[in-house]
Amino acid sequence: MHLRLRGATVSKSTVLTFENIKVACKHCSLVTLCLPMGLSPDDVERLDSIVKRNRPLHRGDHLFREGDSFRSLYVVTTGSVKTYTPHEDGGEQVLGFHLPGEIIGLDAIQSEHHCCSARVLETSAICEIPFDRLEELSSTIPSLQHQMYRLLSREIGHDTEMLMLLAKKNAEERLATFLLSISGRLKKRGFSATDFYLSMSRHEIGNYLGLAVETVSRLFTRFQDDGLLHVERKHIQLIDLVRLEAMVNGTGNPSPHHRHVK
Amino acid sequence: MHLRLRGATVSKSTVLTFENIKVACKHCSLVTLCLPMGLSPDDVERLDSIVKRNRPLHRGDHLFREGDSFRSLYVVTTGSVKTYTPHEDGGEQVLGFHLPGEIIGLDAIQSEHHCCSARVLETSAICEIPFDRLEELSSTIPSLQHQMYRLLSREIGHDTEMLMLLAKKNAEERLATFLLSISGRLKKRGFSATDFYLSMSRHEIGNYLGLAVETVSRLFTRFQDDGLLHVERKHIQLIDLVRLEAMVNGTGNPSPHHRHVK
DNA sequence: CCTGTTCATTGACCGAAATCAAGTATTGAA
DNA sequence: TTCAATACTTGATTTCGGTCAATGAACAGG
Repeated sequence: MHLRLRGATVSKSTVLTFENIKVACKHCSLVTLCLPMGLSPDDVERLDSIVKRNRPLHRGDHLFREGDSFRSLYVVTTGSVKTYTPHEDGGEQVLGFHLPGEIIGLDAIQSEHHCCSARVLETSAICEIPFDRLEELSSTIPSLQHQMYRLLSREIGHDTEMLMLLAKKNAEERLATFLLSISGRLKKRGFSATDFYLSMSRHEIGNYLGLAVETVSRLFTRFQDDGLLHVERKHIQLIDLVRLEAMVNGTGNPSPHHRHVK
Repeated sequence: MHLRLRGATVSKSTVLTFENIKVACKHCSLVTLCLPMGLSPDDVERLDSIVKRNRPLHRGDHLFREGDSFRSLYVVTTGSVKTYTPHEDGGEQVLGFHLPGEIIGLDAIQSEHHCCSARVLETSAICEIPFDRLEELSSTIPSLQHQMYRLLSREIGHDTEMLMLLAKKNAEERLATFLLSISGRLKKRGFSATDFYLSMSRHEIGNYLGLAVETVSRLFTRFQDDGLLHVERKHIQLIDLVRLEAMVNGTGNPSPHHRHVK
């Protein structure tokens, strides 16, 4: 199963609806990625009892919008979600893309209301965890409290990495970093690290990476010409992971393709 | 008292050493900025009992270095601290500047070791809070746990703002944002919002904002020529807060100074 | 099935900020 | 104090990536 659910895959996703979605945390394949990590079976049971499993959302649906009052954290089970802050002028800043096992809403704890919007990029199943219940529970389960601190801290770590990407990396380093990030996260979830569909548009990728759409498009073309990957619309096949890794770290000379027409 | 302690101010700072530094949290002027916010007097007492108040650090001293094992969070009491990740090639990425009342080390909770270095920019007093003690305490004081979640979440919010600065703002918007951020934070702490000394170098500002030193220098000159502020080395006097605010939001046309030589 | 709309690609051109290069001012150590 | 090292400023030049423009490809809604 890939990022994008379509064709034959859609019928598979319908298996997730309602009746069948009542899969307890203890049976969830994301158990090591989501909150329960390191909890006793009994504690997982208690956590499980406060988790709501709503019916699947479809492309374009909102989990919440900027300004909505904050009630719950959300965990992606299948599918993918983008978070972004809409601007008054119609533009937006994409803050992140969220894959299965990733938690959404941690930034809203401080202010009691959401400071970004979250919309699903494809048909997705999402767990909802009411935060007040979680907070209560975490004060009676020390290991859950610890896990929460780690989770919040990890989020800060991610932001820091993103910050370094935007402050120091050039366009090709940014896209390489992005692709390897997706690749690595999919791999951790048991999907292929080298063959996947992107559920977000070029525009959203560019917005997220601080680049223009055209730049992203050109880079995909160049990466393909350089034999780093194969790209056909949203279908990506990574070919040379080693050189992509080298790019991420700034090493690996910046591709001779500049002097292409000259 | 300003960001930079020197001359007459240094003798003032020596008052802070050792004997006199034993100021309990409840008497600390930062009580509303640091952890204790919303705690009962009794709970503040208990928090106070685990806080270590070490003797002042001096310019260039490290609170911790990348890779050090994580034991404590730190709160700046007076002075200022910069956090940064050193690169193998000798370069670095400045992650933040920390003023009195601000907490350092939240990013390290996840991994048990620090993933950035922290060095003081001027003579500074720092509170140290052993994290394991804090964690224990927070599971017995629900409002402290809540405060911790809010604190971590707020840090994510800050990172998000920084992320938007780097992804979308141009050089002059970045510097204006930076100056107003410092200004606002100083004001909240009872200092002048319009007259202060920067404790960091132009190089560090540029690094933090994703700009070259030369660009920062030119912008200071241009801002002064435009009557936005007065600058003399590290001494900054903000003159036109309104226009600076306008700049931050991208409004306020991008200064006619571009066509300066042409 | 068509058709308007959004999405992606490609080319030409431009401009903001980086880089390169001096020169000046500060600072700190002997 | 002197001198070297560092920090800051300013100017000249280059360049990466943005903007504008046009075309083609895919998709949703009738």
